[in-house]
Amino acid sequence: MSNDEGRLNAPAFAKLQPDRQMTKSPSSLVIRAWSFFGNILGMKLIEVPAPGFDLAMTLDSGQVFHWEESGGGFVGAIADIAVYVEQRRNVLKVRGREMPAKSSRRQPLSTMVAHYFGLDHPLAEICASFPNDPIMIAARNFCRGLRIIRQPKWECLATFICSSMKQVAHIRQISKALREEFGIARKAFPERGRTIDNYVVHTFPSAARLAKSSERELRKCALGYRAKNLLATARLVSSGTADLEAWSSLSDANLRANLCNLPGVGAKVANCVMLFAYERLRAFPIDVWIERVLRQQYFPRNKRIATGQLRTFSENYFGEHGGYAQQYLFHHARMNKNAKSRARTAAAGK
DNA sequence: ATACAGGCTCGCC
DNA sequence: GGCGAGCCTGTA
Repeated sequence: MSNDEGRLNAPAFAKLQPDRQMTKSPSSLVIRAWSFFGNILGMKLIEVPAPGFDLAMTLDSGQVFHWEESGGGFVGAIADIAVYVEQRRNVLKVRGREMPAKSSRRQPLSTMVAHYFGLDHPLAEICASFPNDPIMIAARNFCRGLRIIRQPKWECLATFICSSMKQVAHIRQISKALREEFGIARKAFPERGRTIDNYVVHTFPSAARLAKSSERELRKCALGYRAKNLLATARLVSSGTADLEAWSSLSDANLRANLCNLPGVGAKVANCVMLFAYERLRAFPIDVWIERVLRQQYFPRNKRIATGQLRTFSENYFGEHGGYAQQYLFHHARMNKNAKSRARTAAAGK
């Protein structure tokens, strides 16, 4: 492994070797060099067609918390593969390592990327299934290209156990701390012009790894009272008592019930995991943002409506892709609020 | 500075 | 079986 990592320095060296055929653009020269040596090393530079996709918005919509902006793109991990991805119009440019040939999960990088980002979701059909009310229309127009991604189950579950009573910025910190403390370091291809050493991506630690840790260790990652829940759930998952993969075949109701039996998982977290890791596009997580939207926009005259009634309403009203509708409403509300608070700050500054 | 955050759990009615 | 308080900690 160390041998392999050492050889990753080769592409940097490649920049010193001019390619006679490439004279116009220095950056394309570098890309070709990256590509050439990358292929030798098992690192690929590929392009994935991605029409109807907005990478930046998707990664900033509060469904995934570990991608970091870098140059024109983002560095992160898809399962255990370190990846750099940037969007150029309708194409994703991706650098990442192919799975080892002996791996049983081996599949082309392009397939992995397309699957992870939900590029096969029929977005036009999904949006057409939303209710046609003004609030939903505004959210839909605002969130063009926002997709629900397919996250690894354990990673998603563990991250959302950590999310309770936390703002996005803090969830990111927790995710990063867990990865750096317990995950496996992987070198990632940087964007052009940076040295490779700047880019280490950490995989999300397995349930088995976290099960071996202690509540004290976990608390060092600023988990607070969530540490106990995360540890208990990690033990259930790693022991096989909770078989996350096998749960894929369960009905929505049974899957939700099983998830809610896990320590630290209530209806909100269960719905997030169903939506972001189990492809249950109907799951409708209700957090404080969505609850605010539902109350203010859909029930402005009924301030005393019970939370349970909101749940029943949202499950029926938003239809078969309610989870997508929820994500659009959520992101729209969050971005509006941020814009408003920025405007206030700017106005106050004058 | 000091509420308050993308909740869950438990104890109390 | 619904309701409220407590839990940890960083951010706005």
